[in-house]
Amino acid sequence: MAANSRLTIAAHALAWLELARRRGREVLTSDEVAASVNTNAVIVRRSLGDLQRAGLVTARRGNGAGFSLGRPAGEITLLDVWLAVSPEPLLALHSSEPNLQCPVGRGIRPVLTDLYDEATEAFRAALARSTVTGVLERILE
Amino acid sequence: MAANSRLTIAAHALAWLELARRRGREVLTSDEVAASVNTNAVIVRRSLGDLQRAGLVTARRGNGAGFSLGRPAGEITLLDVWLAVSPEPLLALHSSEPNLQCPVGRGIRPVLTDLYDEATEAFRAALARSTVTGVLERILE
DNA sequence: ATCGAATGTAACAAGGACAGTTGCTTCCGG
DNA sequence: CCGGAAGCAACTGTCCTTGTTACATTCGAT
Repeated sequence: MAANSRLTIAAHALAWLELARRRGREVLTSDEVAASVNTNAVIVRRSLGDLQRAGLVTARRGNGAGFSLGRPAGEITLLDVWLAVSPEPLLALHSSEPNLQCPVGRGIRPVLTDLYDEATEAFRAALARSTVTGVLERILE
Repeated sequence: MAANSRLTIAAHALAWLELARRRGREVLTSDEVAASVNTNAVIVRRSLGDLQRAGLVTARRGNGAGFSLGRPAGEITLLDVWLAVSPEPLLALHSSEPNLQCPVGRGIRPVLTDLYDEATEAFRAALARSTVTGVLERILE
C-alpha cells in the first residue's frame, strides 16, 4: 500500500503554524497551510480537524478565522500527532479467523497480538521523543 | 487503511511448518498450509514465494512437492519475515513535493526522513527479538 | 442586519493495495 | 508419460487515500 502520509502532513502543518507564530502570526488559514504543504485546503482542514479533536490545535470560524496551536509546540510530540491522525494499527491479524482445529491456528493470535503490541510500543516510544519544536529547530538549522 | 496482515500469514505458515517438522513431516503443500491459515492456496503460495526469495523457505516442485523451512526455525526472526513480505515503508513523506518557497517546505523532508527512520528502526528491533521457534513455543504452552 | 471570509462536511472520482478466485503453465518424481 | 503441485497471470470486489467541487455553517466587521 501507499503508506500513510498523514503524519507528514500534520507535522508539516504544525511546524508551519509554530514558525508563523514566532513571526507574529498566531492564526493561519487552511489555504495558507495548504500552500506550504502543497495540497488542497480540504485535505488540510481534514487533517487539522483530527488534531483539533485531540486538542493539538484550535480552530476559529467566521471572518478572520483560521487555525492556531492548541498548546506550546514544545509540548506536542510526534506521538501525539500520530495518535490523533492514525487510528489504524500498524499490523493486523488474519482477515478471517484461522482454523481452530490446528494447534497453530488455535493459539497464534494472542501470541502475535502480544508481539505486535511490543513492536508498536517501540515505534510509538521513538515518535514520543520528538516534539514540534524539535522538528522546527532542525528544519531551521 | 486495512493494515497489512501479510506478516501474520507468513508467521503462521512458518510456525505450522516448524510444528509439522517436529512431527516428522518436513514438507507441506500450499493446500495444507492454507487449511490452517484458513485462506486460499494461492495466497499461501504468494506469501511463501516471498519467503523463498529471502531464503527462509525452500519450495520443491513436481509430484510430492511442497514447502519446507530454509533454515532452523530458531534462526528466523520476525524481522526476517517482515523484510521478506513487506517492502513498503511504515511512514511516507508528502505524496507531492512541498512548497520550496516556504522554509518549512524546504527543510522538513530530511528531518522527517530521519525521525521516521528512527521509529522504523525501533519497530524492527522489536520484531528482531522474536523467532519462529519462540512464537511456536508460546503457542504450544 | 447583512456581508464576506473561512471552517466544516458531504459527495464523488481516480488510483492503488489487498484478499480471494479461476484457469492455465511449468516442473518433476514415480 | 502421468499426475500432483508450484508458479503465475488475469480478474473481481472491497477498502483506503488523495484530491476536487459544492454547499452549509459560523462569526467578526461594517
